[in-house]
Amino acid sequence: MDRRQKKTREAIFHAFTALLAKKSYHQITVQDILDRADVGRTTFYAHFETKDYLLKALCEELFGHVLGIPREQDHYADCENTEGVFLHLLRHLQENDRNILALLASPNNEIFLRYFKENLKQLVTAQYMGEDKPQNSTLPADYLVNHISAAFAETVNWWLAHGMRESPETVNAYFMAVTAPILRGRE
Amino acid sequence: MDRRQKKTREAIFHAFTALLAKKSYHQITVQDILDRADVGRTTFYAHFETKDYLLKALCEELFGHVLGIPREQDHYADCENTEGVFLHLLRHLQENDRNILALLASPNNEIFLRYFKENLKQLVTAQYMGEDKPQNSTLPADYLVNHISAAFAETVNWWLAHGMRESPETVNAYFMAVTAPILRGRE
DNA sequence: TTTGTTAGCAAACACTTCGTTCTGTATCTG
DNA sequence: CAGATACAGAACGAAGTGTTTGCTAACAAA
Repeated sequence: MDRRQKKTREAIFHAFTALLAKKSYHQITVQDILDRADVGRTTFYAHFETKDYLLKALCEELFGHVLGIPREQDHYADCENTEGVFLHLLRHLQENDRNILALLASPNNEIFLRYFKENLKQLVTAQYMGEDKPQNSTLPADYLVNHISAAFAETVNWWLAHGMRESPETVNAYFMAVTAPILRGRE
Repeated sequence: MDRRQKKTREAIFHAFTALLAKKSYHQITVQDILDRADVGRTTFYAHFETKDYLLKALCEELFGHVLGIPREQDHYADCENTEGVFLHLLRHLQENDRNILALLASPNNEIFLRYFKENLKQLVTAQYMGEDKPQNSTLPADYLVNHISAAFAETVNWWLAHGMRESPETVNAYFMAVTAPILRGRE
């Protein structure tokens, strides 16, 4: 890819992320982004159709990366059998991997929590809904997946809103306390 | 209150709700509302400072009403000891009390789910966090309140997204299946 | 190095939406 | 009835959006 393209694309992402840390998404104007990224108006619209598509592209890049981690290489072997995938995710978040925290902790963060939750669903499905796992008879599978994903997203949200005072291990323990009883006998 | 004021206020609320059923909040323009409510521009801004304040006013009126129900009269006595407050809420929702469904099922409904969840927190706190209830030592109270409220809001969201095919009793059973184990020994 | 291609910039554009201001009219209250 | 208040209609400037035009600089390949 052309060096120039890559450079401006990252400049826009960077500026957008920085702005999101202090303004809510709908308060940010295209002009704000242009000024901050030091990029021409034409250039912006050559890269992204609208501001909404920029948001989408950013979310896919960030959440796709962070939630893709557990699927890579032998992470599975390390995590699933020891502390679990969720603790692994919490640790990555604490390291502020890819500045994802700025988004999830931004004002009016519902948009990002939604993306986060939707991406989590895939992970939860793979984790708990495999064909080898015993199926719970009383609850519909999609209800369960939705509940677990939402619960984790809310857990992260709660953690951030509190200034992340607790350790990833503690937060993971909280999350397990409210979800493990439901899944008991399933893995 | 002046008859005229009340009339236009309700006309605006009605038009706004109707529009929200088919467009997302940010797609709706003030002009849309004016046309639908058949109200002058000046009048609108005499009632509501901005579109955001209109949203806030609507949410407070709706959620304040629906979530206020269990607190009224002797609803408490009926519910708490038999099927629970949540089943009561689900039944009210099924009756589409005050057109609240149109909002919670609207496209990009995160805004309303957020209001819903925040209002639920008060209810959950009153329900499970009373001084007479035994305190769970392992989990922070605010984490628990947040989790239960979010879980119920997500349950309703899941129910709506599925076209409300299940009965309120069934949905309540699902919700209890994922929350009761956590609260066991607390009431 | 040269050459054709592509990315980028600045300025101006038409268009939409917003929130305000003005003037005149209808409706309420006392 | 008389004074106050709510409303309508039209017009306004300000702000934001997404596009177009003409030009420059950087790139990749021969």
